[in-house]
Amino acid sequence: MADVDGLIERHLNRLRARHFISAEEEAAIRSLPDVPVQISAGTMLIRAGRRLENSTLLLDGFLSRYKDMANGRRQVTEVAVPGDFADLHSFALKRLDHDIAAMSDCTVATVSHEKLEDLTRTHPRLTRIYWFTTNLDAAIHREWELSLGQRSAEQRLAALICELQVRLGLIGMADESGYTLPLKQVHLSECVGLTPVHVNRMLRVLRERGLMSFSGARVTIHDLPGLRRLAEFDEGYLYLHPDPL
Amino acid sequence: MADVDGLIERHLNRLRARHFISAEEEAAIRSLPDVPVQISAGTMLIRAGRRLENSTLLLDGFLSRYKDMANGRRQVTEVAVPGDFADLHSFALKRLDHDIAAMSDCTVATVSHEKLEDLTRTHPRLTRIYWFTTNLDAAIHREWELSLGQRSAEQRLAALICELQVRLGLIGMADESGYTLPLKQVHLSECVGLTPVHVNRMLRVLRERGLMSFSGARVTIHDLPGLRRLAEFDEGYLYLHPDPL
DNA sequence: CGTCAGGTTGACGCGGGTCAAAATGAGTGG
DNA sequence: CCACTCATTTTGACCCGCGTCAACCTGACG
Repeated sequence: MADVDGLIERHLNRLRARHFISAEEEAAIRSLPDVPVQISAGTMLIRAGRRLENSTLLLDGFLSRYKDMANGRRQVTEVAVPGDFADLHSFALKRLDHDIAAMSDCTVATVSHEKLEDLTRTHPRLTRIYWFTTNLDAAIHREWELSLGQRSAEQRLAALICELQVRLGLIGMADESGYTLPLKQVHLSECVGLTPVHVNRMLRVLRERGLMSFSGARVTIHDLPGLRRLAEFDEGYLYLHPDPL
Repeated sequence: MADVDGLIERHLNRLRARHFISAEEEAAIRSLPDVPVQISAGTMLIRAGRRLENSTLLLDGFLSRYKDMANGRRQVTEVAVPGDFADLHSFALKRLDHDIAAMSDCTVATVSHEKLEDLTRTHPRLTRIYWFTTNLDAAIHREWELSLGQRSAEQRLAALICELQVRLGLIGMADESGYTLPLKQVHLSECVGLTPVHVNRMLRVLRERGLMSFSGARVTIHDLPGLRRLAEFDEGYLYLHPDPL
């Protein structure tokens, strides 16, 4: 699974879920990433504040963007799924305000800012598409703010599971019945702003309600409409049917 | 105060806090906004899901981006201060995933996406600067996720007050001793994910600790270092010393 | 002087945190 | 095949921060 040519398909699928990509544009995109690298779960990939010359494309596995508090508690601000850029925003920001780490074993490929710079010159339309992409990250952040500020514990978990179901579905890694999610309950707790203990309790509630279960790196969805209703999940924020640029 | 030429200075100041802007670029920016319009507190400016042909520049007053839950509770995802674009991200997204409303009386000016489109063609550097600007919104979202997920009630309030102090300082509307903030306690509560009642209690605590007070649309900061320490406020996420593009 | 929005305070309840122990289960070595 | 280890999950008992509900206060305005 260390083949860029194959795995970059996921990035293209993710883009194509929202934009038309021509053959010529596809070729330009395919030429961006460097050789893929394997990193193991727990590896810290990017540290806040360091000057960056590259962005990182996630080909396989799950990454988290997170911030830590002094008391050691961690808040994940977004999960990157295969096909996502881990830090496309570093192209404009140059330094990040957060760390990035691997939540599972991952395959990543580097894309130099220099190549992205060239792309903005040669492909203004792709530039807009990548601008859109960082705006989509912001939209996901906003939905998580809603979760963290207003949703109950079980709603937060349900919303997270629903979001990942949609995002993984775009790259063929999920369907209505569930998906593989190689994370621990601690990782979920860091996403939803709860303790691992309480996440465990809420997972039991969701299971007992016949909505979903999570065990052995597998999310099994028993009642997707019910799960979405509970979470008040509205996929609009994922911009699946955007307007042409 | 309905003079665009004067008030757009705030937008330029905000940009100049982070980027060099040449005289020629300044002229291009000054030509963007349409005639300013006054709107009164509470007005809903933009509704989620509608197709947008313009972005809105906030010249005076405070706007909120927010999402509502079924139970009527509202989460503000970001506060726009004078000089900010309310919805620059609508340029790429075309529709928004959230509403925007005036938290106070405001002066706004429209910037058509068509003009922005032209700007991206004629001024690639400004394009990158505005891309940066939407990424900065995302950075603020991330910090709010940290607040909502991990900070205590008083820390959340302290962090919000600290953030606005910095952002308003950039346009000369705040100093170390405080600033004018024409909001109600309800607005604060919608930002920090708490009830108005609890915000009131926490404001009392902050006052009794000699850190800050908020009364009559005025934030008075008695101990800025103390307030920042309490909030674990690190202004890095506001990118005040960015690297040249 | 009446009204009304917004601010303030108190009593009480609950959701989620904390702490600690126990269960599970995937290695790993004997 | 069993014993041991260690990470992870699970459960229980208890506590506390914040929500809820309701009353009351304050000041602006007519």
